[in-house]
Amino acid sequence: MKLLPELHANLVKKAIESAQAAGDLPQFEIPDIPITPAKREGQGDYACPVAMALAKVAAKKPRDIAEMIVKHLPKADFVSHVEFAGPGFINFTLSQKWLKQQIEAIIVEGEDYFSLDIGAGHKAQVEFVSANPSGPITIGRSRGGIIGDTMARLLEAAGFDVQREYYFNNAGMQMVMLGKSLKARYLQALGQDEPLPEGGYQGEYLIDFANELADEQGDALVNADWKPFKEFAEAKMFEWIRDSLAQIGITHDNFFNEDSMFQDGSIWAVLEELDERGYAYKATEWAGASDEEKAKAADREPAVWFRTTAFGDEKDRVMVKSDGIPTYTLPDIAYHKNKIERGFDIMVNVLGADHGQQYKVVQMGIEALGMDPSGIHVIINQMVKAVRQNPETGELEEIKMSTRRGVYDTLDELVEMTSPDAIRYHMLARSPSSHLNFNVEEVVKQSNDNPVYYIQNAHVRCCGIAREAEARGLSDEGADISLLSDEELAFIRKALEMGEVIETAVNQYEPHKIAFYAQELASTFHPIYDNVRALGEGIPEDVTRARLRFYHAARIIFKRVLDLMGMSAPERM
RNA sequence: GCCCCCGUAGCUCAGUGGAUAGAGCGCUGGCCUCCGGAGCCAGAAGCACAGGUUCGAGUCCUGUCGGGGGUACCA
Repeated sequence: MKLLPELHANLVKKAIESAQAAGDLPQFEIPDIPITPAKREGQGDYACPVAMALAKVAAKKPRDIAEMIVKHLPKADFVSHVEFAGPGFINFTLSQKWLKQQIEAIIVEGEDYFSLDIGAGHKAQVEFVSANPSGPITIGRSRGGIIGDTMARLLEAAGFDVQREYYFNNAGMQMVMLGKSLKARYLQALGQDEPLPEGGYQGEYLIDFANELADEQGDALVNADWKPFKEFAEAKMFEWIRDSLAQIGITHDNFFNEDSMFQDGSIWAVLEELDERGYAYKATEWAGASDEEKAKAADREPAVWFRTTAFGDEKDRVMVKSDGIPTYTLPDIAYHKNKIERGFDIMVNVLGADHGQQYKVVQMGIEALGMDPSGIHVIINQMVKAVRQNPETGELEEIKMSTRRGVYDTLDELVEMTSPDAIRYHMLARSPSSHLNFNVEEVVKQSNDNPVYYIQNAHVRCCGIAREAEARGLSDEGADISLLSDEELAFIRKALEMGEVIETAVNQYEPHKIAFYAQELASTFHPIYDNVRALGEGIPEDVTRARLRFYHAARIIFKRVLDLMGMSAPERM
């Protein structure tokens, strides 16, 4: 579909050029022309405030500038009326005839009508979730998953060729600990009095794994070290994680293992290159360390440092520890180098706030390698706090998250209590930068009255009408769309904003915008459903036919917006 | 201490520097013999504080206060 703000902006641009050529406006450089959907009745459909911004360079009053622009505005089939108003706004009204034509176009093209070509020929990658396989997916991780998956859907709608990737590390100390923890549980399952290692994983899921392992293997592994346990736990955990995510419609195209970069040596190649470029050095403490820091580091073996201070960091960072094992910094840089080399134009990285600072070091690393980091975009989502209402005080209180034995801590438990659609919507309907209070009870208890079903019900209603029409042997073929009223067209107008919403969400990496748009779209629809009956006594057949056509288009529109959010579009509720 | 995020209605949250700051929940009052009422209509209620930039600030800058996260030779 065409983006209406862009089309309007082009008209304004031509009008200014034409006014300048005619001497109605002085010469000046034409700035970017902002076009916004009108905010209220009587202000047309789209507004342009550019005249106010031009007042200075044109040395004229905003209203006079607006008048000149309107005077020189070229004709366009989608605009029926233009006026200047207020302090200097130019208000455009969409043509009714054109709007009605869009109904046919939507039905002919289907959901593809709402696709853009801004990403055509470009590859995009979204990396999200990326949890190491040491425990089940938590509510907090789900947020990043939903944001990432929705971002991917929006990029696809914008025309990008999208890959969803999951980056994981199964080689670190955490995984060793997981193996050791499972071994302890395994020995316990066999009746031995074996304590968990210090700092081990206390999650009850390891008890289940251990029982399973004991059933399968008997006591064959009593003398094994942590490795087979780690491998068993890892395989089980990944299966679990993938199942959990699949429940809410999240899948990945590629799982990228950090370890593969150790095996192919690319990590060491990056280190060498950083060294050649003068960004690495070996020392016991960083180059600008204070005396205090130096004293602390006195008895350490040297480590390899990354000179991030060259890029404005407050201190240099360790890349390779004194024991020869890299910290996460080096693999992260190597990973992003790898991404760039795979030829993505856009790489979106969804991170939780607890990892949020790390991307800066990665960016410095990419720059240090002489590569262009501008294709990398980070969405940092703030933490999720599961809350519920205290029955005594009425206050919202936090439900403590614990991977050990929290009540509401895993995605699985949440799915059990609510529904995938409810989880997706509520997680999505917040700006990523906003701290999320996820009120479990609200999503559960009030589910009959929440926006999730409000939006889906719009689709259900369209389906209901179609079903009823079919039962009565009525069809919308050959409908005379001109019989529709302003009310229906107001909805179509709102539906046409979907392209702008997708564009903005993609350009600004803010997938939550689609969730709010969907709610607005539904609230434009439901009053019409109430007022504009398609079927019923006293409604002329040609009017019925036209209205059926309208609801047909509306059904496609809601299907599309629900798809974009990864939600189901039920036909009945 | 320093860095990042947040502070908008009773609650949960929207709000690309533009016209009269929006929605959901909750609350109050109306509307159903209707294509499924999981709906519609109406009402009360708000930009943490202080400066600054701008023709115009919830939005940008500085500071203060409050909340969250980070600040490891953990990931």
